[in-house]
Amino acid sequence: MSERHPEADPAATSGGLVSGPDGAEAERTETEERIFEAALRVFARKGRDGARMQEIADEAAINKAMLHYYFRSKDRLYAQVFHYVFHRFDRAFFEAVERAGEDSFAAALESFVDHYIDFIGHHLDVLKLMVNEFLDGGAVIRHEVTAMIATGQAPPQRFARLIARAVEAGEIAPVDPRHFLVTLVSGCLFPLIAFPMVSTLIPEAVDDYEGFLEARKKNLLDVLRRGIEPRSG
Amino acid sequence: MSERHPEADPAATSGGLVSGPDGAEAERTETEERIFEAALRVFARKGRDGARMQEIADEAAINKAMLHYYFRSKDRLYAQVFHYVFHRFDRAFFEAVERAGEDSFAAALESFVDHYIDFIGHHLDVLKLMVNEFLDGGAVIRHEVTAMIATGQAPPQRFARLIARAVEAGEIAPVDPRHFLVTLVSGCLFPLIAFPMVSTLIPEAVDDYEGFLEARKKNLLDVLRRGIEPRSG
DNA sequence: CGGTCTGTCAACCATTTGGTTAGATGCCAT
DNA sequence: ATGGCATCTAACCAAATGGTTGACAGACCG
Repeated sequence: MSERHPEADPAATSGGLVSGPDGAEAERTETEERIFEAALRVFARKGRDGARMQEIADEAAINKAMLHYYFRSKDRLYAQVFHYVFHRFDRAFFEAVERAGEDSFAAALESFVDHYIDFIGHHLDVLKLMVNEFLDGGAVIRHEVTAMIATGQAPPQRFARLIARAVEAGEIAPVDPRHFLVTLVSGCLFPLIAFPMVSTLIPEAVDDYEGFLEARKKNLLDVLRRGIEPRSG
Repeated sequence: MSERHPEADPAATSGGLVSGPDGAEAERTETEERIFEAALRVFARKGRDGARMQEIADEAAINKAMLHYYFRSKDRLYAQVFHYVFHRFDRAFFEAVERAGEDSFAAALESFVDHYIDFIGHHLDVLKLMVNEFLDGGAVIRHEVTAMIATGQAPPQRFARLIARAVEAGEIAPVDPRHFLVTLVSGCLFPLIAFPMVSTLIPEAVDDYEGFLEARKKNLLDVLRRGIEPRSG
């Protein structure tokens, strides 16, 4: 059961992108699909400006003209890919929180860490593209986030409220909900981004990626759970 | 005392790069210096391939030919900048650990978080360029790290041993030193990278960046210190 | 069978990009 | 002054890059 870190074989970190024909969007050609996934991969590692159309075409094993046939321009292609990624990123968080609607906060926390690390750990390109956008100033992100918050359903805010309630109920120590959330998410995501560095400290992670993910979950949970236990003194 | 997040004014996140004429390297022209810092800024946000020589020249407010006059090619310029950044990144960690040579582990931890967040928080470009390299696969990083580890002085390993000793001494709960270190560093660095996202959750961070850094230190330390307190029962 | 519509491709085009060069400018020792 | 040297610049060049086009192949339909 020891799978290597995805960097080894390509295409492994984009994950199944478009679920079946759920009628929402016009069905995509297989070619269109291939382009989209290849674009995600290349944009994720090279960034918007660093990515080359030819490289995307090569990665998708199709003619470069097809990129423009289906997506008109590099900007439009990037926009579509990023928009998709943002919502995937958002949804991952949302679902992790939803399933975390457990009875105790401790259980919710455990469920969140489990689902979040699982999803992002297997869709690394989604995270990478997101981070790429951070590095470039995140103008697009702020735009998308603003739109998201406007819906009143912004998952991070919801989770922060969940934490706040646990504090009020005395279920956990009085932490700042927003900062605790930031620390939590940091502990989930950063090790995945910084894998090239982390793996020099934890070499086994390269040959047993799944094991690494599980170890991260366990160790992060151990520290955080203890870190917010209410004081009975 | 409320300074805005560095994204606002340029040049603020590279920090003073080359310290005075300490004789180590041949002294640099003021122009050379300007190029170097501009290159760091542009590479940090656009990545190796995304960066344009013209953009670097513009940022440094000098003629593009000067880039080649002083650094021959884009590759060489990038190599020099990255090499510098890597060691700066490494040194920041090292110094944070050194100063953390306190009596108690708790004090050491506090000192580390304080210095590390301070330094990286004010040299964001160093971190950003590093992360850019992560996203692209980190081949260069692995190379540098291997060289670093060969010296036997690799700071991360040293800090991991420090943690291990604290565990053995019963000073802290029995955590996995390497994973605790990863969680610690994640909590320090990720919020700085993901600032565009974090600041939608913590809007004050934009107008009071220094305050944000202090809040991060405090909240991270609170959770981690409690998280590793030894159990007395 | 002829027409046409979609998908595909090789070749092509205009612009951008990394990199070069010939010559200016200023400084400093002779 | 003047010759030499480092620094700097505008103009230039070849290659790479985003994007286009015209032709071709096959499915579908009358």
